[in-house]
Amino acid sequence: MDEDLVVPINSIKRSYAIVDELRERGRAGATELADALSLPKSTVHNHLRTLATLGYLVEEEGSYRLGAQYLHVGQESRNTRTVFQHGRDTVESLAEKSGRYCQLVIEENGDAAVIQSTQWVPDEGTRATQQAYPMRAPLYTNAPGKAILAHLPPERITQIVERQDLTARTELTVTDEDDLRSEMATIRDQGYAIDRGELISGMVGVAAPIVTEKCVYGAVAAYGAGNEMREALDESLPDLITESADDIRADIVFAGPE
Amino acid sequence: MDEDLVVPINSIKRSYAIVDELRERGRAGATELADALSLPKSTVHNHLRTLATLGYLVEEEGSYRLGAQYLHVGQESRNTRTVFQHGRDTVESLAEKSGRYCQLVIEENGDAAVIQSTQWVPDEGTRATQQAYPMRAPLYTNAPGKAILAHLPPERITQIVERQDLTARTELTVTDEDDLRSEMATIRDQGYAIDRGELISGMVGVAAPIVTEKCVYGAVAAYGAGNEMREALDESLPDLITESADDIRADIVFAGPE
DNA sequence: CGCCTTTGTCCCATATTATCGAACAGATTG
DNA sequence: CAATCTGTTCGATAATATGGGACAAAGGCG
Repeated sequence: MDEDLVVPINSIKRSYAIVDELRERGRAGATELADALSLPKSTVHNHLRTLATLGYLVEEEGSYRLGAQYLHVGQESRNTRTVFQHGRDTVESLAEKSGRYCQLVIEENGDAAVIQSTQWVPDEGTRATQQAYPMRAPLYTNAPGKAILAHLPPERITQIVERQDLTARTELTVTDEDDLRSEMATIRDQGYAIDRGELISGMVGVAAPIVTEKCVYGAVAAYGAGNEMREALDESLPDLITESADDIRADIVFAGPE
Repeated sequence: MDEDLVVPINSIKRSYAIVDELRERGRAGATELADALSLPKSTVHNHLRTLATLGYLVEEEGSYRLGAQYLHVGQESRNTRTVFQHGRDTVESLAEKSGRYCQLVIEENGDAAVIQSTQWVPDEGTRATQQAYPMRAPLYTNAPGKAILAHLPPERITQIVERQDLTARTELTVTDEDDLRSEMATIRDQGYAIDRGELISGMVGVAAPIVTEKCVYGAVAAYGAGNEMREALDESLPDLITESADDIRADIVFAGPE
């Protein structure tokens, strides 16, 4: 049940703990981080200087900040993903057509990871929720995640469901395994998944999987504030999403399996 | 003169070397990486498993790939930058108005680092060069870099120029310090910098600095293929760029020093 | 103006720990 | 079915990250 939480190389784990801490604070010095992580100053200092030398951190006036290097590494790895190469433009135009905040999502280690998110901002209220929207969450907690999960091989589904214990994020999160499995059947049937605010209260969305005979490449999603989304769910929005997902799938298949 | 190339913590340097190698290959196994880096298999394997456990790498079928975590870390650190918060929309609309490939660039450790790049693609030819455009390069090798460099404090300018030895990237790269210094005077005078293909042959661009009384926040740039850019440089493009930069600066100043 | 705190940085002995070679198992290929 | 590939595991050794303490400098406060 309990995963191997033993990380082989400790310095690296420590290094990323510092990065995480630095990420929350935006900018910090060695002492501040050492206190927060209850580590010796000198150790933290060593790590900071190491990361700075490698170009991942920038130091300004004794204080340290995350550099652009992480962004560049991340963007480069994203750009090589086939689903992104074939889906990027489609997601962007989906955002324009639907007027919603749209995402391109992939599965990663049992989590749904957003690798593209559009900037379409209808109103200020949505903007706030949009910025708060997490870039990574368990598959079962959101529409694109459920859309992907529903089309994974059965053994992987059970594996993922078993490992995570279906803890609730909001009052609407699916916490019962039977409910989840029956919902996935529905998703496979109708071709799209719905999130009624199961990850973030009030954030309602629709998502369709990008799936070929071989595997699931990811999912396309459109999100919005609950009040204005509820009626959209009964109209053309689901069709729009599934069309976009189909376009991307067709584009991938046409380009060849590679 | 020679910088401290001694990296305190060796495992971390090694870890990022593996990440770099993995970045180039997109996907690779332990043996392949071990051969490329001339390291023992087991060491590389340890690093891979460590990074995978931390969520930065994903393993699929024994092979490893960079995960979306780097992207998320990078995006989050970017989103907290004031120049990005105030400049994001302006750069995007600049791309629409000008019809060019536009960038928002900051200085980082003597380099120009692109933290936003638009997706406006006039033609296929530009798309290719656009994708090849590096996200990080020495300040003196490109328009936004020179625009930033020109407005840094004098001591930092000499410090940066001294450290880098002005090696040529193309035939047009500025390699003489006096030339560079006189060009920077021109840039300060006319308010914008020009790149006639000094970093990538044929990639011509204009850039204007986002500068307040206190400091340089970065630069806005517009790039295009050489043939179609040369005439644009004599027309309204430079004005468009400087206006955008001024808009962003005004937005930052208005929001307060914070 | 000077004290006192707090910062970042440096040093070095010690023991933690990352390393690395070899061996194992599974898959793939000839 | 043998021969290579792969990824993985194990364990002893030596390398090395650690962390306590000391230093200088900057900042705050009386």
